[in-house]
Order: sequence, then structure tokens, then C-alpha cells
Amino acid sequence: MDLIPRNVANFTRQLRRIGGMFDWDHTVDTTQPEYYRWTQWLFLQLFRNGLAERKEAPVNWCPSCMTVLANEQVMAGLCERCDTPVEQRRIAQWFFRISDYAERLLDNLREMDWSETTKKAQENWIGRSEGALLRFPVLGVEPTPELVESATEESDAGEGSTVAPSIDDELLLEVFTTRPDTVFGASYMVLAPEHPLVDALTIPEQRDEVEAYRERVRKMDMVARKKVEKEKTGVFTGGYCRNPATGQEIPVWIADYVLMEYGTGAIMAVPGHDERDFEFASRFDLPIPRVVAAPGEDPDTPLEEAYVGPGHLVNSGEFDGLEVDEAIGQITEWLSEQGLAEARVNYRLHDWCISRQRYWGPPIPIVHCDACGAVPVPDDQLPVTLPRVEDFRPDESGVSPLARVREWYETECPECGEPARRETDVSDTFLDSAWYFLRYPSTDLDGVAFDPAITRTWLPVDCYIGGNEHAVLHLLYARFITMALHDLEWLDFEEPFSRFRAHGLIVREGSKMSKSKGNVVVPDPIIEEYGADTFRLYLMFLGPFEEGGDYRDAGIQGPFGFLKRLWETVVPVDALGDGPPDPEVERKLHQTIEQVTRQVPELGYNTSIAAMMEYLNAVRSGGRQATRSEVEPLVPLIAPFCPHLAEELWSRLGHDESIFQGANWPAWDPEKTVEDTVTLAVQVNGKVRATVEIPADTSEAEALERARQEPNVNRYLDGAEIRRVIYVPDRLLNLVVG
RNA sequence: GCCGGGGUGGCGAAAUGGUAGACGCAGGGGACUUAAAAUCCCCCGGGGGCAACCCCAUCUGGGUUCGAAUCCCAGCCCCGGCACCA
Repeated sequence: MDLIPRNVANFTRQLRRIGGMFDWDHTVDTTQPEYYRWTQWLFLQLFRNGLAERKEAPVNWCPSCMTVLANEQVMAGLCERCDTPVEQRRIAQWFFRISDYAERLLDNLREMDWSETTKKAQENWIGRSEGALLRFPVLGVEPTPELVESATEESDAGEGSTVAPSIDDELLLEVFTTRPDTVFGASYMVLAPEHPLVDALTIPEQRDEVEAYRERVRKMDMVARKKVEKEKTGVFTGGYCRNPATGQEIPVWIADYVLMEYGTGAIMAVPGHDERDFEFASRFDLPIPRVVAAPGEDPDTPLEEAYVGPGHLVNSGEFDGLEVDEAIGQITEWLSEQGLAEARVNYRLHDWCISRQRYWGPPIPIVHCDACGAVPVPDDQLPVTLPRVEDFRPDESGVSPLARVREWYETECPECGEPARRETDVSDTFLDSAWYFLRYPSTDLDGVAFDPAITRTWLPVDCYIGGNEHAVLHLLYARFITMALHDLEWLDFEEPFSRFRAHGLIVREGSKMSKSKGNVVVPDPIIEEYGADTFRLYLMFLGPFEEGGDYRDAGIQGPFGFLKRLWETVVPVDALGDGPPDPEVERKLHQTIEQVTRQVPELGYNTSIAAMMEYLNAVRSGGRQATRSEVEPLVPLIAPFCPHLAEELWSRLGHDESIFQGANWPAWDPEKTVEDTVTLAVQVNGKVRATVEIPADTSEAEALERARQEPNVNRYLDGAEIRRVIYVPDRLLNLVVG
């Protein structure tokens, strides 16, 4: 039970030890009621504004964690926490309507200063596709109210349909397609095995087979089901739809290659122009009509494989001859006039399933009342705290451990006062972290989640650095929550992190280092041996920050030696010369200050450190004695990397205040960075033949004159005519001879 | 399959149109030392040459350019994400 305080203490110890400069006066602990009270408040804000709802939908169930998971927490079919293959279950769960924000979450990305890779990950995850919702009349099935209702069932991807799926006493089967132009080629339909209309469509003769298939699919975990390479399977239901374009009756099948979670869970199959449908139709001997012809093909050119490229329509009645692009719009419009189509944008992004059947987590602050329904716990009764329990392990039932604590869940309805039951699910821990940055500046305040004035001063976050593994988890959730709070007028910005950079991964002996996968580099013993500063410096030095790097144990010697030499250069402070800096060294110093000042904000840490090493080499070159004026400015430059050492050196240099107290960052003088002599590369026909030392800003004519004196240049000019001279002042002179 | 990021010495890497390999690791040689450590100096992509120098070299092949690691086209390989998404 007291695991969490212990973990927190250990993290805190390590972070302090490594010299992380955090404001320890503003910490949050998401497991404490003082914090999760406001997580619950946040839930209620969304609930009261229609952004949180309880609904039944196919959800991911991890049989090992024994809880449901959000889509974002399923990695290639495996549970993000424990790598167990997840199953699909249909249980009523609490969802946040993040899919309402799909378009804005996508749009804002374009202008955001975030790592490209992170933006792309979000873009793919949101998965916008343009197309149409088409409605296929179902033959021989009465559109009873129940069926109509089950067929209109909410689908959070895309906007809900506006037209009831029955027309002229016919039940309509809705499908989403990006290729409405190929509707004349739809020769059969496929429903996901879980589709609510499967029962109604199945004829008695097929029932056993259909049920057996559904059962088999139900038992399959998502990894097995989504395996692309496996052979397509499916079963005919015996039912038929009418193709609204051709009027033909086409069979309705169920197959597990159609997923309930995407679109409407049903497709029109166009085997001629979709690879998956082609494979399925070939296997089950279904017709494969051609409705698009590439240049040089005619309506009867046989299809050896699905043709998905551009072309013009064929076998499509009045639409024959239209290019695919034009046909998409025209056919959608034609069908929509009959109430059988609507242009539609579909998103892969699903609503965020936030309820969890665990003990740990903030209880969802809702009371279920027979009379009043789901009633929010009034703000003044927050937090709803977790009861102490003996056994907090979840079980197979899909019901939270809190449901075993009768004295906790039995309560009265805040509205009518009748006996009622608390919600026993807790919220996803990703909800805790989706808003913590809002809480940080306001941790002193008990009365609000975040104070408006303080929030305006401190937020949004200027620069956020984290791992890209959170691209579609934390980072997407935090954007959504911020956007929702903006719309509810709690915030005046809608994006939480102005700048985001994904750091690279540290790899050691082939394995990656990450919070969840374990530390392949254990800091404590390294700090023990070399000190925190050396460790920090090495981590920053071993590769570009945004790409990570290969941690080699021996490599730490470089930064260690550097710091050692730095110390020895400065430390008998009395031994430092007190004269002016050597002019050469001074120039190098100003160049170094410039480079470090410029590169640190760009996360160019490895090259900044290299520059400082170079500078120290120059200072010590030939065993020369440094002056104070040469080394003192280097101390603040190294301070962000090596705070302990810098502080100590600063103090030994006679400063009473902490180096971090004042504005100690050195300034560079642009005039002092310029070289008075430069090395000019002299090329003949693009090949370097000599280098010459010349004064900076030498004119082309003078440079040419000087270059001609070089025997190795002259050799190549002998007897040849200089046809062209390219002169890049202070860098290069290229003589083109012919 | 699609989308990102990459591919440069023995190794980690610099250089984003102008002297490829800064800085560092590992390696070699030298000075100082009784010795070692530390420190300092020198060498360190490949080949040729007594040398001056020359040739080759940034995944491969083409191209643009006076000049390409860098820009363009085609391909190969590695890493990461998504993936039967209709």
C-alpha cells in the first residue's frame, strides 16, 4: 500500500542527485486526493458539457490487467503495460468525445513547432479520410424500431448520421467508403462479425455456420485477428442487399477482415478495385466486375488483380467515361438525392475510453440513481476518495474491485436523495497526466484546479521535451483536454505545449533505455564513480539530443577528463594569471560563447560541449598558464551541463552569490570573434591544390595573386587559360581552367 | 504496404552547397619521471610515392553545379510509428 510514497521518494532522490533544477515547491502527486480531486473536477467539467458519456462500444480488454484499455494503449494488438494480446469486449464504458476534436487536433498540427516525427504520428493516428457514407437497402428484413436503432448506433468516427437508416419500409445498411465512384462494382457486402445487423440478415439455413464463425472470431485476440498475412475467412449470411447504383441483389457476408471499430463496421466490397476484396472474392468465387479502366484498357479487360489506380469509369451506367476524381463527387451527389449517400469524413481516431476496472486511480465522480440516471457528484463533495481495501486485485468479471466494497458504493442520489450507487470504475491514469502542467503553477491553491491569472502568466508551456512514445498517448490527450478547457472558457489558449521536441533514445549494447523498459544505464553507480556532472555531460555529449545515442561505458572518459582538466586549470585560483587574455585565446573564447549561446536553445548540446572542449584545449595548449580572464567566462557556460562543478568553481573564483543567482551568462563581442588571418582553400577545377594564409577580407585580385605564387597551383595553371574564377571571400578560391 | 528518421574512419560523431572526418573514445609513438600515474607534444580513412605530391573515399547508381556528405531522380539497407482503416 505504501509503494507509491516510496517510489516518489526514490525518484525525487535521483532527480536531486543528478542536479535537476526543479521547483520543488510546486510538485504534484496524482495519487493524492489533493490532486485527483481536480482530476475529478475535470471529469465533471467534461461531463456537464456533453464531452464525457457512458456508452456501450467494442473496447479493448486486457486479460492480464483485467481492465479495459484505450485504443492508444494498445500497441500492435498488445497491452501497453504488460504486452498481453488484448481481446475485444462489449461493455458499457465512460468515453471522452475526443473524436469531436479530430479535425482541430489535426489542423493545429500544421502550425505547431513540434518534432516532425511526433506530428506525423498524431496525424496518422487521427487518420482522416474523405469519402462517403452509402446506404444499401436490405432485402427481406422488416425495419423494426429495434433494428433501426441498432443500425443507427452511435459511431464516434465521423458525424452521426442525420437520416434514419430506413426508407420506404426498407432497412438500410450503412457503409463508409473512400471510393463511392466504384459503387457499380460492389458485388457483395461484408459485415464485421460483431455487427448488430448480422442476426437479422442471417437466414435460418445459415445460422449455425454464422454463429460458429462469430464464436471463433470472438475468441481470437486482436493480434491474431489483425494479422494481415493470414488467409481471408468469412461466411455467407444468406441475406441480400440491393446495390443502390445497379439495382442488383448482392449477397451479404460476414468476415473478420472487416473491423467493427472502423467506419460503420460494414463495407461494400468492390473486388475489382480493392486488394482485400479481390482476395476475398477470389477465394469464395464471388463476381469481380471492372468499373474503372486505366488508359489502354476497356470495360472487358480482364482483372488479374485489383486495380486501384486512376482511370475512367466503365460499366457504370450514365457515369461511364468520368475520371475517378470527378465520379467520386458526382456519384455521391446522385445517391444522396435519393437519401442513399452523404459525403463523409471518417477518422480513425476513436473516443477516449477512460474508465478502468482497477483499484488504483481516481474514482469517476458519478452516482447512478434509478430515478435520475447518471448524476455528477457535486463539486463541494469532491474528492470521492478511494476506500482502503484488503484486496484490490481486479478480476475477470470486467467489474471494478470497488464494486466489492458495498459500504463505499452505497450512497444516496445527490439529486433526489434516494438510495443510489457510486460509479465503481476509476479513470485512466493518462487522465491524471493530461492536465498536470496546468496544476503545477497553482499547487499552492486549494480552491481551484488552476488560477486564471497565474495560468496566463506561466502557460502554455514554452518548451516541452519528452519521449516520442507518448505521441498518441499523453501528448494527444493533453492537447484534447486543453482544447476542451479552452472551449469551456477555462483557458485562453488551446494548445498546451508551444514547442515540443522528442528526445532520442539512449542505447547501450543494443538495448534501449526507457522508463517502462528499464534503465539499461543505471545512474547511481556511475554518479558514485564519476559524479553527477560527468554523467550529465556525457549524456549530452554522446550524440545529437534529438537522435539519442549509443552509450559506451568507456566513452565517459572523455567528459571526465575534460572536467578534470577544467578543474585543474581553474583551481589553484591564486595561480591564475591576472593579465589580459591572450589575443588568440580571447578570439576563441568569444567564438565559443557565441556558439554555445546559439546552440543551447536549439538543443545542440553535443556540439556546444565540443566547442567548450576545443576552447579549453586552446587555453591549455602547450601547457600554457591560463589567465583568470580566459577561464572565468567558461564557468557559466558549463553551468547548465555541470551545475555542481560550476557552482564550486564560481565560488572559488571569489563570488559570494550562487552562479545561478545573477545574470552571469557571458556576452560575446562580435568584433572579437573575427579572425584577422584566414586559411583560403585554393582549388583548380574544384580540387584543392593548396591552402594559403591571407588576411581576412582579402580582395579577389589579391587572393588570386597570392594563389599564383603557390607552386602546386601554378603547375595546374601552366599553359592553361583561366576561364572562370569563383571566389568565396575568406573561404575558397576556385580557378576553372580549360 | 504506408508514413517519419537515418546510412560518413576501428567506434560515438562534426560539417546542410565551399579544405570531409571538428570534438571525443579506442589505438600507436615521443617528452617529463628512478618508475608509474597525471600532464604535454605528435600520428591515427584507404592506396601509391624517397619526397614534393597524386589517386580513391561520406550506402549504391545516375543527374544538377566551377564545386555535392549536403540539392534532384532511381534503388538498397537499418531504426521508429501505423497497419486487413474500407
